[in-house]
Amino acid sequence: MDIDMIEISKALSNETRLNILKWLKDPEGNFPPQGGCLSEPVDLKGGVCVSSIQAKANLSPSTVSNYLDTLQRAGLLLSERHGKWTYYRRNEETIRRLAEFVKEEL
Amino acid sequence: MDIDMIEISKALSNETRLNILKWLKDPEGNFPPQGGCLSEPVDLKGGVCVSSIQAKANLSPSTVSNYLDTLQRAGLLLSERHGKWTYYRRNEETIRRLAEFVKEEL
DNA sequence: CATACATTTCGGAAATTATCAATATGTGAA
DNA sequence: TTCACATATTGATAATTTCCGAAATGTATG
Repeated sequence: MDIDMIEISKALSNETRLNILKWLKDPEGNFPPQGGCLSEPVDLKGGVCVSSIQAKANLSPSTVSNYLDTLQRAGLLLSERHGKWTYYRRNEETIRRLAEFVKEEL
Repeated sequence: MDIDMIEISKALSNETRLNILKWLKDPEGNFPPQGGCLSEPVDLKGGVCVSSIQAKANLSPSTVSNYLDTLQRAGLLLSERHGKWTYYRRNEETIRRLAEFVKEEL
């Protein structure tokens, strides 16, 4: 699948969405420990649940959920559901390809 | 001056503006020869006048002028006026820094 | 099953963007 | 100075985006 530069640009043209991406570069540094309430231990791969992101972003849950969806549809985030929680993490592959695209083709 | 990721993303989140940037990578290949009507020869550094871009974009002059201004305010284009014409060209410095930013800091 | 909680989706008001036509401004030529 | 032309600005309307609260949907637990 090729990167969609317009969708990506739209996703990045909002301060909070940009911040979410940056925060997720260092989940341990930016968010409380994740997955503590899960019944069995799972490798979350740096994923952070919506409520933790929402608390940090200081916006309504629906807005944050919507932002995360925007970032995911642009290919910049991946999500995985475990129990009641959805854990979002960066999609480094897309970000790498974005950097490549800007450098070589923009 | 640092790059403004939000302004840049907004500027890039439009197909025509994205195309203008790409077209200007190869001005000779994408536009008619420039500067032919100027009284004295000038080094246009690959710059292309608004009407040539407008003809290729197939949008109204005011829209294209506005797009070019948007791209310039984001730092992605440079302009130089010669006589009646304004020649726009890419600002490779910003584009390089954008690629760098995406790779290292996004 | 009933409840509680995490998240998503929906519906809408306010803000922003897209796009044009009309007008204004700058510039060289007659 | 007057004209024609290249570009920029303005004003308007349509489309999109932002962001919320309300409602809906999953999911574990009592």
